[in-house]
Amino acid sequence: MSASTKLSNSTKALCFLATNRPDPQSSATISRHTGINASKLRRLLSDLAKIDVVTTSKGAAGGYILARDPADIHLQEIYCAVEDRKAFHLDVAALANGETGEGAAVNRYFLELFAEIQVEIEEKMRHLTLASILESISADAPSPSLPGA
Amino acid sequence: MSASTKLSNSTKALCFLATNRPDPQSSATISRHTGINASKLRRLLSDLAKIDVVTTSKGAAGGYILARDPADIHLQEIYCAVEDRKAFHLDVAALANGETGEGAAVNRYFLELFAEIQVEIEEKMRHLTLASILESISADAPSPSLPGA
DNA sequence: CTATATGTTACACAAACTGTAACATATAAA
DNA sequence: TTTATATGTTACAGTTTGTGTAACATATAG
Repeated sequence: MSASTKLSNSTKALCFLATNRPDPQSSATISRHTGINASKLRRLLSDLAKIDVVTTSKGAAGGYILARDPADIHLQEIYCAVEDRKAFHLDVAALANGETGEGAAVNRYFLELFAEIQVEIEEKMRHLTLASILESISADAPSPSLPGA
Repeated sequence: MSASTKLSNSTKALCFLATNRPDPQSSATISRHTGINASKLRRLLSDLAKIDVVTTSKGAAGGYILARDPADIHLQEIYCAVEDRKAFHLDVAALANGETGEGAAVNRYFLELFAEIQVEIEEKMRHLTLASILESISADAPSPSLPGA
């Protein structure tokens, strides 16, 4: 699926913006530091600007700035902003056309089940903030000042 | 994703076998009643035979028989038998190659998160039996003896 | 031996994703 | 006003992935 890379790429960009707040960072700069294609970054960050996770400014010395405190940004809103089709949208609906009675009932059953799962996933993500992610990754990252490198 | 159709198709076939137990049903017959391609059915049911959800017999008058009581067949084992790659396997691992320290840490973070979600989904499916599904779909299906048709 | 079933492989067609480029638009600064 | 540089959006070729179907080898009951 593609929700994964969009979500992780967005998170990588937002981590970089959190680290360099409040200096605006251009998509080219973020690309240089994360390895993510600049054009792709602009598409992701443009979506995140619409829900006020980042602010953007054009022109020279412009770029992207994290708009809120990392503790007030949670994964669920990033996920919803960046990904139109849900991760578990699962094309059961497409099959629900000319099916016999029992087949259609099974389709409905799974449609409902997957919707439940979808809700649970988003609920889980709603409790994960950018701040908590930053804490997690700085805790276990193989960074400088650690023995063994 | 493809896990959805494989799972729902398998369920449709198993529901049909449950209804007609213990008479063996050929892939052609199941195909006629479910609309699922016979060759695709054979591939699914062949996987389900390996974990003893169905028994198979070749030759004339052969076919597939549900091997266990529907109450002893749960969705999780169907799901795992039929789908090799996990629904939330999400290609973060593929990205974990030549990444800078922080990017790799974010990858690990999501890898762990998605693994957790995967476990929760399977746990949920472990409590759903074929019997409970049959009950659900017969309850809300627009079938005979219901008012309004 | 024959008819008929499963089990497995292969393949053409369609759909989706990826990575990248290109260009229109906006804006700060000279 | 002009210029340099940024975002926002669209397009597109290349690759991967999924789908639907056919074909054939294998096994088995009669």
